[in-house]
Amino acid sequence: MLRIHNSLTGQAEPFEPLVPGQVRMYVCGITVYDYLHLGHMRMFVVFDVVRRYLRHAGYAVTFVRNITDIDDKIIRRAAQNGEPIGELTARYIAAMDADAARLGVERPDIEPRATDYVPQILALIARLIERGHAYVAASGDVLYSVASFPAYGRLSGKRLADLRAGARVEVEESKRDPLDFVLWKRSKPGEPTWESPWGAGRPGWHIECSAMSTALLGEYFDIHGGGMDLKFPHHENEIAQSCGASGHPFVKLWMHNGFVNVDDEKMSKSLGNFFTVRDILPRLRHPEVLRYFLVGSHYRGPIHYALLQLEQADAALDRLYTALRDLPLAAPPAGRSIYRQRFEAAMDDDFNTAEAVAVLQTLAREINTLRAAGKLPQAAAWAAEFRALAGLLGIAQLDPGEWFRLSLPGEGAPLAGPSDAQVEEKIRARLAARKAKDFAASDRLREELAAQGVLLEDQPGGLTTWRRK
RNA sequence: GGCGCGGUAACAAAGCGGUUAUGUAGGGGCCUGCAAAGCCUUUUAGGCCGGUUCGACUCCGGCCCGCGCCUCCA
Repeated sequence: MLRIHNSLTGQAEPFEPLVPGQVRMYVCGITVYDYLHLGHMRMFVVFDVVRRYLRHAGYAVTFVRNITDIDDKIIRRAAQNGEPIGELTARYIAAMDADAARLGVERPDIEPRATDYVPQILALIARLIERGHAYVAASGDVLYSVASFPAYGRLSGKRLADLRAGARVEVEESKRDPLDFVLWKRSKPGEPTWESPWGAGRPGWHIECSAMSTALLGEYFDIHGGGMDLKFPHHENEIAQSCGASGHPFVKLWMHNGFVNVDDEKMSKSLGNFFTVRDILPRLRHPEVLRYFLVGSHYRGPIHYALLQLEQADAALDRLYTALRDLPLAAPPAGRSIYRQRFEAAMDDDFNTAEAVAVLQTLAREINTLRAAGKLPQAAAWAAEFRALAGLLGIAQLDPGEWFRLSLPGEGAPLAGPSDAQVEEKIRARLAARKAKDFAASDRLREELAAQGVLLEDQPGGLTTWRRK
């Protein structure tokens, strides 16, 4: 039985979809004005795993992740670049897709863009005004009246009085309440605008997610996710908007992933301590290393980014691929094997991927032990099981031979080592030397390759395998 | 100040009221021509102080420390 921690109740709850057999989930994506940083990628990977596992559990999953393609930061960046907004967002959407693909993140079923949903946004705002949850301020902006929604603050555990007391928001004269937020923004000259009953303007940030999720998944759906930093105010505001408009609940289960920290601080743009995926990938043997690092800890806790962590992820993956190496294709063991049961038990416990990875490591040892005992068919069967389970996390999906031929880049540029063919040739020469019991020559060849980052491993059958370090 | 999260061994990171987490790193052994890999084994744990209990890293209370949100942010 799958249990998921619900941010709304603060507890793990048995997962039961609203419509049996179907899961509708919406995840807040990113604002496209720059490259993905590690924090974004964590969110992508976390919900990619959630989606994969729900599908594995037998649900038909509809996964929506939006793209915010209009907001202040985009407008500002486009102006800085002297670039049309559409070009800027198209560029970063393409970059986002490419980065996500390299990490093995599957495309969402639907990737709505805010600018494509302006009619729905306008309809939603009209409804909110009609129901007394929104008003047109003197400034011309349309604002949400927080006081009209008594449940405001429930998700984030905040009380209105506390929020008002600590309000650092500049109190605009036109706001009835300092906590009221913008639904429709009166546009300034030169900014992108859409016509509306309240004058030319553009959507506020929060309203787009209410409009898009409702349009695509209905007024009440199963899972809504995003980074922990969206809990307040973004998700709180979404609830106020959607429930205010519909008069009934909006989302059954809220999921929030933890931050990526650097030196114990949240990775963020304002602190300047962020690393983009494009900064990191060139330092890795393969993007999978980053994915392994991300699934190596529980999604709700913080994760500490450091190069040392990536090196450890690389070593751990190396071990997994070593277990998988040179085994014939085989069918997995019949039924729910003990490892499958342990893996699923871990995942059923609020997606405990750290535990699930530990199960895979233990399974790798089982495979190694069977192989050493000469029980290749059994080892191959477990390897097949391993692949299936690891696929749910999106790790260890390469051909092992391919993995071992990849080199670990140094600082910046990849090592310029010998080609595969050159390695093979030296191995042949060494093999001849070994046959002639000329171990001095044999060892010399091995050392030459070692100096070039190639490690040789003499297998029992007289075969020599190699790997780049 | 309000709300919330966390402090586990050399580095990461989980579960669990009593039994080996797991990976990396270190020691020893087996295997190997020697290695590597693998397997076996092993050293370093649970912020501090109390309480509950036959027994607590694991439950309860207090304290200390760190972090996050309360403002755009995955």
